[in-house]
Amino acid sequence: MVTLKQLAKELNVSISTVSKALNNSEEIGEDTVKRVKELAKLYNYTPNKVALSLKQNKTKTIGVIIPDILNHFLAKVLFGIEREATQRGYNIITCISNESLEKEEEALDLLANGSVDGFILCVAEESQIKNEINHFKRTIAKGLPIVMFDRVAHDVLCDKVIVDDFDATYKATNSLIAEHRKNIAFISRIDDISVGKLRERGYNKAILEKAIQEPLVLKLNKKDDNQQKIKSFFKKHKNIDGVIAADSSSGIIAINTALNKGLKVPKDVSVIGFASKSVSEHSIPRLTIIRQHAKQIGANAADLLIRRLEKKYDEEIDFKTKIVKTTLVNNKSTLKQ
Amino acid sequence: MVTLKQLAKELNVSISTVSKALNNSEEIGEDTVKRVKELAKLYNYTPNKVALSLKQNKTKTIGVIIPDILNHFLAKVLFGIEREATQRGYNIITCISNESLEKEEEALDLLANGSVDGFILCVAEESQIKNEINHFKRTIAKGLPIVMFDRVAHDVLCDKVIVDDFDATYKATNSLIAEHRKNIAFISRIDDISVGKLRERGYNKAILEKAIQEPLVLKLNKKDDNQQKIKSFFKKHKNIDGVIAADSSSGIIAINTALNKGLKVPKDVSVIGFASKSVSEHSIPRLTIIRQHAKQIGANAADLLIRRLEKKYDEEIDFKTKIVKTTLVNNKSTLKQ
DNA sequence: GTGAAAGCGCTAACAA
DNA sequence: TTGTTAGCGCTTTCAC
Repeated sequence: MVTLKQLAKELNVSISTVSKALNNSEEIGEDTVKRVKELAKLYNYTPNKVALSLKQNKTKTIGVIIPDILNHFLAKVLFGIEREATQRGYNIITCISNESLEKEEEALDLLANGSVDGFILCVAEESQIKNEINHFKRTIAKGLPIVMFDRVAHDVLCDKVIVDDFDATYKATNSLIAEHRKNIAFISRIDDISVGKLRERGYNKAILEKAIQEPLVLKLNKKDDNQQKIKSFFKKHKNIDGVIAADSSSGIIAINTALNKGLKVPKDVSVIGFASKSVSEHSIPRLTIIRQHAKQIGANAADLLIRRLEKKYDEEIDFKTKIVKTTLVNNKSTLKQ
Repeated sequence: MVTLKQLAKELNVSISTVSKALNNSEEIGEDTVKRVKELAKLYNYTPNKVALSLKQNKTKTIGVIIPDILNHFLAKVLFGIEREATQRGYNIITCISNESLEKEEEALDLLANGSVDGFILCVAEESQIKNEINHFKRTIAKGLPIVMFDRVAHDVLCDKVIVDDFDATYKATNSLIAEHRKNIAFISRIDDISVGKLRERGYNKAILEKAIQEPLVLKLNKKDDNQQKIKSFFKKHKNIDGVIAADSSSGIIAINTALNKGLKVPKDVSVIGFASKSVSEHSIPRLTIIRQHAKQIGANAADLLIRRLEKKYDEEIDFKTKIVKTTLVNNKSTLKQ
């Protein structure tokens, strides 16, 4: 890499002259500016990012800590974060916590050494279960702002971007009740994290309020053979005529299982799941989905963080919680279309 | 963040003493070392990463440029890269090229300003179509090594990690021929990128060598309604009894379409697709898959890059191409199990 | 055993 | 208009 020093030497001027010329300072003479810029272009000069970061005490880099990048929703949020950040001149350093508290702490501590200006993260499952928030507080105390999305720690004061999980399943369940479904089941592979709980509560509320049935819930484990579990569930509860799935695979598997048992979808069973458009194609008929607008969640999170980073007055204490509403997209696995 | 300066001041010693003490230099007296370390611990001192990078002229950071993070395979590779990099003390800065040549160039140029020590990337679709490789050469000329994976530019001299795409479909097709399938179709949504072409060639070779049919290929566009296209394809070619799918969704959709038309899988039609275990569950019976070992590809790429970065002699010119072999995992969508 | 000083690449206050 | 200098946080050589 070419440095200012080398340019200065070659042009027989001082380093600061070169620096000012390249930064369009008014101080420098017209033709000096021209000479400098020409040589800089010739040598493809770009300012050294590391030196700039050291000097200005900010890196224009955001640390992103994701629990699981193979989760389609989280990957999509990451996509949204990356796009917004890039557009606003920020890079992102990605760490994967693998749902582990320890890795989450490590990532936070590691990047808090000057590598990033702030964090965007989704709380790891283990951290949620153990309700551990000290590492977040510690990081914020160091002066590094955090924005949490999707799974958040309510007891940490910071900006947040969340989904209306409770409302989403409440409405989805009601929409099945409106189809006169009388045995609506709730299937979840994420019952131990905050959003999974909220989704279950939304379902429960709708059932207890309006339906003539008791709540009927199947909780899956990540290590389980989900196809098998869902099949047994259908076998045990022969009268299921509606399914709300809290995660992206369960909905698809539920449809395929129902079809496999000779049921018609949506005539005999309606299914709604949290999933993306691309996954919804994995069943015929297509799964009716609750869209979470993952990209927008990511973009919002990045926006909140960058705005906080670029605020002149860092005394701001009022933290924002932004709710990105889900949309029910009626495909062919439900009657109402 | 606490700095050496502050520690030095508080201890009434010089900055260099503190630095040496913390780095276990033999020069410093025992109890000075002790005092320094205690205070450092108390204040939770960590060396400023940016200052270190500037001083040592290396960042311990890898730039990763991915065409599409919503692609499950690519996300999994990223996972593998992240894990290996983290274990070896490197961070990763992720950029998404969105299959665009321009964004790929931007990312490369942007991070070549001292932000990273080298790159791991998968060539964008547009770059492959236009066969543009100058930006890669330019980057390497700047002294930043590149490791390419999956989709690579053969005319660029650098380390590469690839999949045995040709062999994979050749063998998969042969495995269907061995099941006495007589009308094996090839479905691809990725026919414009290098790996898509290789996969088609492997299929063609097997068909032309051993089968009694002509090659039968369906090429899908990303914007198409894939369910519809595949349905029409099955309608037009009623005698299809085998399918090789070059991408992860097409295989699932093919099975579901066949079932929907009343065909039995695998009795009437066998299906094999490039997909991951989790996606294979999206059909009943489960899709027989060609596993690409994405995580391992990522880990290998990171290993190659880090080894090159840490070689004392940077004169090394012999570049390695590592082939990670696919595995055919027989699930229930084929006869042979 | 400890400290002063230089230098990584850059910006900016101040001097000329 | 241009140059000198200090300093961001750190390591390391060389003096003391």
